[in-house]
Amino acid sequence: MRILDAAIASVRQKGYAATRVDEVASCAGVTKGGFFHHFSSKEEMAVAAAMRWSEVTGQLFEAAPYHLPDDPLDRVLAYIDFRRDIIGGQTDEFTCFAGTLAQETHLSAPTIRDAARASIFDHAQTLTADIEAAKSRSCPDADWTADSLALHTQAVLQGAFIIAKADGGPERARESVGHLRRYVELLFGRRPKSSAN
Amino acid sequence: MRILDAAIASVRQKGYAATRVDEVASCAGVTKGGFFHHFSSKEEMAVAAAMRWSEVTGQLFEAAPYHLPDDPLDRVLAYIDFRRDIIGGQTDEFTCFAGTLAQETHLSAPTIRDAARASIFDHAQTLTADIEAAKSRSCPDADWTADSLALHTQAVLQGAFIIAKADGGPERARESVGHLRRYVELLFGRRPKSSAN
DNA sequence: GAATACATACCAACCGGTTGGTATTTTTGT
DNA sequence: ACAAAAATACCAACCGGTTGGTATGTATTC
Repeated sequence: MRILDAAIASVRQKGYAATRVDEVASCAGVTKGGFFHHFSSKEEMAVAAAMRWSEVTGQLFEAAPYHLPDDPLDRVLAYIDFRRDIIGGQTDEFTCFAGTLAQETHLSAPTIRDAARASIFDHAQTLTADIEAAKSRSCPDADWTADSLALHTQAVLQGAFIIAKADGGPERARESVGHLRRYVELLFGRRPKSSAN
Repeated sequence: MRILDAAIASVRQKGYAATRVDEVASCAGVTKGGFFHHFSSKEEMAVAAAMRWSEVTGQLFEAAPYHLPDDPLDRVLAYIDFRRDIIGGQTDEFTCFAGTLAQETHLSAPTIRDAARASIFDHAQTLTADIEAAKSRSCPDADWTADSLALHTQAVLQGAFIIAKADGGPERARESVGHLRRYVELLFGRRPKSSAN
């Protein structure tokens, strides 16, 4: 849906409150009247956009090459490398639509927040199986859960995005993801490879 | 300044774009006319608020007890514990004004973004000396810089705040800060103490 | 023929900012 | 020491552009 893609692009650039339905509509090649034929309110659009975001990113990550390694820990590390590698270019090309949405609507629009929450948490969930497998192999008695580590990866990414936005560029954000990689390596007792940070 | 405190509170709750100068003014006990006597625009208010935020948080952290330990690594760990302990209650009571501001204004208002950037990066900077000291003691040849680890702590915190906002509560955010603590312990070869996560 | 997918035209509320004025405090001239 | 002058801190009312949303009409598709 072109309207949702335009909405996602606008929110990533300017945030939810600052995106104008007029502009979303015209970017999608529709007038405002046409927009309100598809969505009864801006809020409904945001919820739909969050679901579309889940769908689009879901396909992107499903098709990504980080699933190839045989070892589950290697897959987790490959995921982190993949996330680090796609941080680049303009800020609005790599930051997370759902995180941005959650930040602005957490108090004012619970339906939007819930949709954003689902997008983030469901994506984190896709990592837990591999983390759990790696954990039961290398450190079954560790005092942390696969679930919490999976969500932590998302927290680091969301934080890195804010650093990138504040800094005006992706370099420092990538450094943070590098620290996340080293953390996972250390957690599972793998010798960190040297990679300047 | 009452106006800046009201502005900070409003931005933390609703974000920058959604805060109305009318409301900021009346929360500060002033009319809109009075507001524009002190600030020539909403943007100027945001920049001033970011500087006040730096000042207020600067004093808070300077007076905090995490500086007491003699060992620099203990101070860094105490800092992380301190940050984790103050994550609680309502979301807008513990989240970062500067991070919220940066997210919304990174493209549209460079002056605001720069002020937010300074607030975050300068605060990170207060950690580098201790991290550097701990590093040159335990792992002088490690392939990461004190500076990047300091900024990483802020990235994790900013990310934890987004998780808290999306989740509607601080528990999962605290878990992430727990992972950050474990990372620092592992980095410096200190045996992690068991603390369920 | 009726549901879909739009467009045009419009509106009421809102919002950042302005204007012109008043009360109060501070500075200055003598 | 004290009044004139100037700067400060505010307010009530207003302005014009913007914004989310509506009402109504029309071409296309099934």
